[in-house]
Order: sequence, then structure tokens, then C-alpha cells
Amino acid sequence: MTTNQSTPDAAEAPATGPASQTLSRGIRILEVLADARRPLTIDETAGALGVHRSVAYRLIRTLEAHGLVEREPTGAIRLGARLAALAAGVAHDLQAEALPELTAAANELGMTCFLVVLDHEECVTLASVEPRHAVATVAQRPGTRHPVSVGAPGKAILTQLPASDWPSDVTAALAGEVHEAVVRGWAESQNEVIPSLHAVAVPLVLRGRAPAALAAVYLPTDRDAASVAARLLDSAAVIRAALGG
Amino acid sequence: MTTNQSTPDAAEAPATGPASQTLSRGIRILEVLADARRPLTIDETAGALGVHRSVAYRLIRTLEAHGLVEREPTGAIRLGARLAALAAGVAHDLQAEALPELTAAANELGMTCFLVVLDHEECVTLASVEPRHAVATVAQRPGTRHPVSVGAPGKAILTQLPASDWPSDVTAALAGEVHEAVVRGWAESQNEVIPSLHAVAVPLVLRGRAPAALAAVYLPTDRDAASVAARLLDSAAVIRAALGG
DNA sequence: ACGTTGTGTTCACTATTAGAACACACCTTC
DNA sequence: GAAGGTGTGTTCTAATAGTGAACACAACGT
Repeated sequence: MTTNQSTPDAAEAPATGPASQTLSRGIRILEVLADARRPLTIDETAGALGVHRSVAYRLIRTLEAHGLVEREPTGAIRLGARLAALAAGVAHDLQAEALPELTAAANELGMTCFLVVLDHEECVTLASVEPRHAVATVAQRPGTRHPVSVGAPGKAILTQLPASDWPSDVTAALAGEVHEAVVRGWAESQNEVIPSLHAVAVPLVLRGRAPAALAAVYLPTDRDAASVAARLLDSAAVIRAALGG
Repeated sequence: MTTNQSTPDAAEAPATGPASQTLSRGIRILEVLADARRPLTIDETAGALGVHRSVAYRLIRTLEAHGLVEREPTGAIRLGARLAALAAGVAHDLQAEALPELTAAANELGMTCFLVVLDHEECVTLASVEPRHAVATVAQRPGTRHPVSVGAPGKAILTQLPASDWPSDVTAALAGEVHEAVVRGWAESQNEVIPSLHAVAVPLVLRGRAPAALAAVYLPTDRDAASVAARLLDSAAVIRAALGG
């Protein structure tokens, strides 16, 4: 983690209005901490933000008071456990509806199934469940991110966006795949997010919510993609019905 | 969710020094949002914080720019998906080491096993895995919190704390149980965190980290607690060895 | 003993934030 | 269909809250 003095306070320029400098800096500390795979000193943190050490110090103390950051005996800081507790509240109603469905689908299909939502221009995995008779270890851990422009879940999500909202790295080939996905109602991918695995995803559109998708991953020779998609579509319909999509 | 004007800006008075007001208010928005089981309007949020609406507005805009908050078409706000991505960075090295062990233990024991860490005076579940042949649905979802003073994991964690750091609601009976847990190396509970379930937990002490515990839950008639504890102790030892406890 | 690298504290200055007032959009209600 | 309600988003000035330098102290290595 090298220092990046040039980073602006707001993550991206949101078109309108100024952002709160202090809050933005505090959040960036959390982002820096998540990127760094190890505890950071206050000096390192201050350097990464491009602020004076005493500024970082007070921000960190505040984060610590809220439990979002913890300190080692040496004084180094790391993300705090309460952040995980906060994150449990993200789309909890969607998770509550989706988890039983994911579990059922995973067991019936014998595949790892997961719930993905769109965040800005990235896919975030919110929940994933492995089948009872899992062969390999978990593929997509909750919290995993990757660009919308790769993988079956990304395509399923792009079907829900007007082309004007697509990220700039969408190729003509990808646009074609998305169009195909719109027509048949599901998307697939090979070796995109995870090497040597196939994936199938179906769109999950909910009223007043960011675009989402249900997905399943499986070994190439395993299974007919269309039947996997059919099973996922069933689950998606159930979730939609429950949440009034 | 009623408004609580009286809540101070810092979560708890941390003995020393002032906290950053703006950052603290921003975090409290996240906390309020996690508590409320539904999207909140800006007015509701401002009321809950006891600040002027325009203040809440700017804070929310900043949170939104960082993806920690999302907005409905109506303008109401809810927690954003990127919060889940951030939370994936919490103790990721511990989680990476613990997950395979939890999985192995869960399958061998036929029980849901989970990893719990101490946060202030509460236990937070960081990861949980169900056995392949799970009978019931998941007991402890990641992010779940409960007081240290209840449940087997809490006792296993209290064994790692000097009595002076114990919360005030520790009864004499509980102190006795903790002492017993210290002696034999593991703790148990019945119907405490989850009605009609037994739990076994072993302490997991790591260098420079908050106290943690590995735990398993099972039906009362199922199994000998000591053998469950022995299996968990094996996993704890492996994790300790990997992380240099 | 010295320099280095870290944390924690204090303080004067000013940039940042606070909060009121205003403009506008969208409902429902009468 | 006009009035009233409820909500978002914008602009403005005062002064509060934050900024960053300098200082004190502790731990560790050379």
C-alpha cells in the first residue's frame, strides 16, 4: 500500500454538491484498512489519506469508539468486528428471503449458489450457500467484488440496466451476450470470475432496489445450463413474490 | 425507531480526548439504518441523530458517494452493498484460517460451527458453517451479536479476560461457570443464545487480537459435550499455529 | 547513549460545517 | 383543481468544529 496523496476526498465526483470532508476521510480510512492486508500504523494511514497525522489520529479514535476499528497492543489498527455486525443489516430483508431459496437451490442442483447485487459499477456477493455434498471449497465469499462486465451475474445485472448506464468497458461481444440473456432470461459464463468453472445467472429485479442476480457455479461437464437456469428462475420468482418486486 | 435526541456523538465515552463530531454523526447514520428494519427518509434520519435536516443531508450524500448508503427512487436511504464488501476485510486472515477448520469440524461433528470474537462487551459471530447433512436452518448468521454474559462462546471469551474487564452483569453463578471453563478448557451452555439448543465453545487466543472462540451447537440428546470440545480444541490449535497465537 | 519510529497532547488559525430560509416536486384531500 | 402536506435539493452567513504544527514521551534497535 503506497501513499496516494492525490485521491480526492469523495470516492467519485457525484455530479452535484460538496461532500463532508471529515466523514469522507473517516470512511477512506476504512477503505484503506480493507485494502491493506495487515494492521496499519497511524502514520501509514495518515500518509495513505494525505492528511496530517494528528487528523488521522482523531478520526481513528472516533472510529474506534464506534467499534469500526480495533487496535493492537502496539497501536496498529485494523477493521473492527462491529463492521461485520453493521454489514449484517445490508439488504437484510432480501437476504432473509433469498437464503432459504439459495439453500434449496444449492442442494437440489448440487452447486454453490449465491446472491449478487450491483454497487456502482461492481457486483457484490451478498450471500452464498454451498450444497450439502460440496466437492470444492466455497467459490464466492460474501463481500466479494468484481466488475459487472465479467461473469454471468454481471450479465444478468446488465440486462436490467439501460445501455446508457453501462460501464465503458462493455465490448460489442459482451453487449451481444447481454442481449441474448435478455431474450432467453438468463446468462452464462465460462472461466470468467473463477477459472475452469461455468456459471449461470438469472436477473432478480426488485422494486426500488439496485439490480440483483441469483447465480450458480459448476464444473464444465456437469450439467445442462438451461435446467440450472430454470431452477434459479423459480427461486427468483419466489423472492420477487415475497418482496413485491 | 423513535428519535433519540439525547444520544451523544461518540458511542461511549472513551475516557480520553474529543471525538470527531462529523465522522461520529456519519457513523451513527449507519447504525440507525442498521437498527431500522426499513429504508428511512432524510427527515427521519436527522430526527434520530438530533441534527438539522441539512446536516443529515450532506452526511448522507457523502455516505452515498462511498457506496455505504443507497437510495430508493423515493429518496429513502438504506445501507449500501459496499458495506458488505468492507466487512469482508474484517479479520480476513483469521477468517481465512478458521473457515477450513470450521468446515472440517462441522462435517465431522455434524453440527453448525462458528467463529465468535469479542467486540467491546458483545460477542460478534464472524463466520459460521453448517454441516453437510444439516437438519435445521442456520443458527448463527455472520454479524449476529449478543452479550458476552450469555452463551458458551461468551464464557469461552470471558476466560481470556481479567475479571476487572468483565461486564457488570456477570453473576456469581456465571463467574463459577467461567472458572470451571478455565480449568477444563472449554465452556458449555443450554438454551442461552438459542432456545432448546446446547452449545460448546473453546477459547481462541491470538497474539495482538481481541479474544475469540470457536463454538458448536447441537440438539440436547445428541452427543457428549467433552468430545465435541476436544474436536474444537484441535481446530483452535491449528488456527493458533497458523496465525502465531 | 544515541537516533529512530512510533503514540498521545496541546494550541492558535481558518476552513469547514451548522442551521435557517427558500424553491421545487409529488402526493393526497377537500 | 386548488389547497395543504411531505418530501428533496440549494443557497447563504455566522461561528463552530476541524486542521496541522510543535511538543512530550515511550519503545526499540543500533
